[in-house]
Amino acid sequence: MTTPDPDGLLAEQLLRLTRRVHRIQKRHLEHRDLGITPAQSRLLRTLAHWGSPPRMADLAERLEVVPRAVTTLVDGLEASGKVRRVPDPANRRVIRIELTDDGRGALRELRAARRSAAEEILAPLTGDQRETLGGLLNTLIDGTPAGPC
Amino acid sequence: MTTPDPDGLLAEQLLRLTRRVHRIQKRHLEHRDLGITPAQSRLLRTLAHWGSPPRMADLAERLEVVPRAVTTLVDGLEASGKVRRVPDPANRRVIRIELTDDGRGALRELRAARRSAAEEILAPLTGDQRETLGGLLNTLIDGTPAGPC
DNA sequence: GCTCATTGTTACCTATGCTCACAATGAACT
DNA sequence: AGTTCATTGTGAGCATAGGTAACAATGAGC
Repeated sequence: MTTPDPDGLLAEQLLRLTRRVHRIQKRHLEHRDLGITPAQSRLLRTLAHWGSPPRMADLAERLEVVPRAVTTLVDGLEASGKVRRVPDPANRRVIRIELTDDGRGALRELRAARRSAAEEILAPLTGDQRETLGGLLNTLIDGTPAGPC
Repeated sequence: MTTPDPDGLLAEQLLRLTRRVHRIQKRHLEHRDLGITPAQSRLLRTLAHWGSPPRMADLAERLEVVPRAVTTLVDGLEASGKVRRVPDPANRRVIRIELTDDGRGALRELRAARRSAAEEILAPLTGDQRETLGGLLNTLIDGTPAGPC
């Protein structure tokens, strides 16, 4: 079946689905009552998969936002003791972001929250379909076969 | 290839892609310089595919937002003359939203903007892949085979 | 009549991200 | 040395998108 503007429709569906993903993710996070917003959660997960503590600028690039946006996120996470700002002795302009023990504990909860949220979102799809979808999304994001997690 | 948390990864990819879709859509809209935000654009397109002028509540349901959010969108569109609030004589609580001629003109531009944005986003996919993706997204959104446009 | 549901809106609040300007620092080149 | 330029993070302020809670006007059921 062909629609008059299939690509535009696809973008529409993508945006619509996105709103739902946001809502569901937000709800699952709030349910766990960690005091962590979705964007903070993403930063924490990104942090967890880093080797040594990254710079603010590294995080900004990885998260695809401007550095100023990272400042706000780290502010919130630092206030709740999930991360620590550590000055870099080698270059006094840079600040490295470290996970605290508290942050590592929160990450376990976050993973569970994300898993249940993903389950709710992806419920209508079979395993094969999920795999196909993952492949297509990867192609859209870039050419790599694996993401940040 | 199997990752330790494939579903969580999928949600991650979806959110990441979403940010990109938003950015691209916003840029294409700004480029056309219509003074219309992405959310307003969505409301206009929804409006265009309605039979008779819908109520605010109808729009809220269709857009999957609370009625209060529609008020703001309509405020903006009415201020720029793209839609008109028309009281319903049969029920004086309801307000019906009509497209103006100006709004209809804007819609043509919007369609072009959306098409070019979609083309940019979907460039890495072949026609078949787009079709597959559309099917999967539809399944995720609900069971219907066709969307709002 | 009285009560209750519907409808839109006023008045906030939150989350996310942006730009612009700036201060501190480091690097490069006279 | 000094001067200039790039990097790095952040303060200030804005825009978008959405949400809650309270409310006034209206309609519907009794």
